[in-house]
Amino acid sequence: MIDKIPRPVARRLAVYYRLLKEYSKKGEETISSSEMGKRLDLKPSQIRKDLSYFGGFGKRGTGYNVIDLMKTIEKIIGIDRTWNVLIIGAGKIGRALVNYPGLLQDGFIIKGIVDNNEHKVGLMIDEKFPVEDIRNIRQIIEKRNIDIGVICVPVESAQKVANLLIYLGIKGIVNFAPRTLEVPEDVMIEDVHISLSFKSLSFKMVNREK
Amino acid sequence: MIDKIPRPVARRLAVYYRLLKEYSKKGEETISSSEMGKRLDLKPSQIRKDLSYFGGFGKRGTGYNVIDLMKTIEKIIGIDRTWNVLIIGAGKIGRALVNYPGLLQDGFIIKGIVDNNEHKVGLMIDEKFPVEDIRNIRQIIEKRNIDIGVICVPVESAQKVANLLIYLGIKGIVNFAPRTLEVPEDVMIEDVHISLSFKSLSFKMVNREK
DNA sequence: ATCCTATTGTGAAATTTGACACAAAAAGGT
DNA sequence: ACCTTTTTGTGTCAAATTTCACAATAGGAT
Repeated sequence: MIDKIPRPVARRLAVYYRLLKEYSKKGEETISSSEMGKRLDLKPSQIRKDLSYFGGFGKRGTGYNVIDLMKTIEKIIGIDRTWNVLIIGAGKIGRALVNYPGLLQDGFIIKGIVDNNEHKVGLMIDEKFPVEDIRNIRQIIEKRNIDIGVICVPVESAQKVANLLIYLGIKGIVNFAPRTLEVPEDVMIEDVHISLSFKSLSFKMVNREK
Repeated sequence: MIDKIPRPVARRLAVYYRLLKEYSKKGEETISSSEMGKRLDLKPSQIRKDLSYFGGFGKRGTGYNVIDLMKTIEKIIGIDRTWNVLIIGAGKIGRALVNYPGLLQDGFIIKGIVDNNEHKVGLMIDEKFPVEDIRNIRQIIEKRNIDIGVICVPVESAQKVANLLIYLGIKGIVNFAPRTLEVPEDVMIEDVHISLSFKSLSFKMVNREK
């Protein structure tokens, strides 16, 4: 596609998408960069520039067509398809992610949740989703065509689980464990570090800068 | 304190802290910027520069004293104290955050969890933590000296809850709802957007760039 | 048909952030 | 006491990112 999309642009695209979804639900047909900017606390010029990386789909004088822009961004960020997701670790976070509303809507289908704790295996989540044995992970990944693994295990075993996923051919990982994981070049990883966000907030509060 | 700390530096500090904690547990006395860099996939020069914003606490030829550096970063990011936290919304995520291990360790003390759903009020979490009625939020915030509110409500009511928290004098918010919230200048907010991370991963996988 | 207003798309400037390179200093060996 | 090795701290340069500014153009009004 395009040569090189700046990293921050990629993340903002997802933010734009979310806003567009809201506007499309409200039945709005078009939206301008200045309106988006106001809602997202971003400069309109930045939004226009971001979008221009992928071509010009705005209309001068009018703005952007909400539905069209949504569809375009869907393609760009790859959610015009579905992704099969396996959760590893049936602790609180892992269990909270099963049936997490946003995910399914964006095409992330939770195909299973596994754990190594025999007391947890067999447990039903939301009375319909069983925790499976991690020892069957190979078959689960193969049979259900898992694309993305979500690491929700304690920090001590996070790297081990990552290695296992990589060994089994998984190319995308979302990591909820609070440490940096080492993965090969061709494996994409995204961190959701909850306690980091709290610390970041604490920093802001102590240093009073927005 | 210091004039202006680059935004990315602030976030990396929390990452350094996490690594230092690991090393201190292992009993390591010192750590060098190159060692940190290797573990965190960052250039050593960046780490040194980041730390130099706050003064030079390394020792040439030796590196940094793990404990000293930890204590220093604790002060900088403001976790050399405790923060009282109230969770709003007793859905899955909210309940998962109660007793989330990392938080207490870093000085974030969950002082309560409230909800507006009468079926949830009174429910015990982990057999010891009651869900309280959001109608009592004012008294809870005042009596328990709440510093930070965590928004775990559905996206539709997120802004409303934010407004309520702001009205009651809360200056720090962690937002788990998938939308950008508007807050006044002096209120600090940090977003944990789980589905954004999945989308960001999807983008990386489709565009194969690390 | 022309003017006016709104709003995009984008080259160029400005700003921010990251990398480099090297002098300075600490520690240990000879 | 001096040399060698290691590693920090930082001034300077490079790259990435954001903001600016304005020409281009669509649509509606007169």
